[in-house]
Amino acid sequence: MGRIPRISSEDGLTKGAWSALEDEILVDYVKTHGEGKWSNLAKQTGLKRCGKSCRLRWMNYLRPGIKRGNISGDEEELIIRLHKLLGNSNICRWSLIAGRLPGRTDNEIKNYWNSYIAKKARDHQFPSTRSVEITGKKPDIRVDLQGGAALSCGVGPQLQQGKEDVIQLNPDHMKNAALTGPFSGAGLTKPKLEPSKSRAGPLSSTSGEIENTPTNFIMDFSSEEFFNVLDSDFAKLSDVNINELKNTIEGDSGGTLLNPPLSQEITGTINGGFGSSSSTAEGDQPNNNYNMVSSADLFQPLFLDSNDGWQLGDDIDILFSD
DNA sequence: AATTTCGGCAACCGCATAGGC
DNA sequence: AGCCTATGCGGTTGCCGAAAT
Repeated sequence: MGRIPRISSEDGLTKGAWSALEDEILVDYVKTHGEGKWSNLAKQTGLKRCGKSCRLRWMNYLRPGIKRGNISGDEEELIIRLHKLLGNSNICRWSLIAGRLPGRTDNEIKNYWNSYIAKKARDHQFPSTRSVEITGKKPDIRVDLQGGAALSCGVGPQLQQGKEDVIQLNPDHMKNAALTGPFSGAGLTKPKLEPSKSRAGPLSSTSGEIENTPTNFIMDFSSEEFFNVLDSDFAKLSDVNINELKNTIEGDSGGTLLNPPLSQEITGTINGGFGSSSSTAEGDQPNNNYNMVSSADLFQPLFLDSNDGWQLGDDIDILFSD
């Protein structure tokens, strides 16, 4: 298994599978000099490998404590849960997931996901999961709003609480909205990262099909788990003020999310429109069951236009002015 | 037995970011 | 402030062996 060893590249560096001798040289160097200075490694040892290749080999295979294969059921479950929380339609934070699995590398988890779990997801049907995807550039965070789970859903007559209606939130998409829109009182600040050119592209097709892709693989998770993530890796993903966001979700921030001002910075278009909001109706009042924030509250202010023709599974294209 | 197809996975590539100058 | 280099990360590629035909 693997690649043909010893492929010489144009610049004289070796590509392909690592030989035992190369591994030995690399291990000896790291033992002596420690990790880092990967480009110096090649110079000092005569190893015909680029620094990146050396680092990758060390991090993924030669580093002490690396586990190989036999991912347990517990580990798989954790991967799925973390992927659900840290992954999204365009990218997944494999390194963060790997950080929660001692001895596992991001590369291994990524391969495992693509080989096994994604296949399971493909083979599995999730007929009750319906996604509303917001097209945009680079996603950083995905928050699934599931009826009865972390947050309630109450957008329009078609989306009802208690159903698995999933909305994918994306701070990059909302970077303007966040300043004046529904999160304005929630401490969600403008993300530092600009949209990535390399990962540009819509999150969903415009075909109107509801995709159950591996990255849409939805499992139930409790509000407790949601807040566990807020307390941990989630915080690393953006400069969201976690405490304020939590307080807002929990209702401690009062009615800042209710009837927020309509953002004037967004040029929004909706294909299909949006159902009428019932954000201030009974049941949407703040309480300790995290039911205060309906998705209508979250998203209605993003849209400059709406109508009653919106249907589940419709694509919604939102154009933000940068 | 020979050929084709598929699955697994190591490694590469391109981009983003951090840090030094 | 701008450039350069090193490092880190995620997506993709492509080889090999196993399974299917």
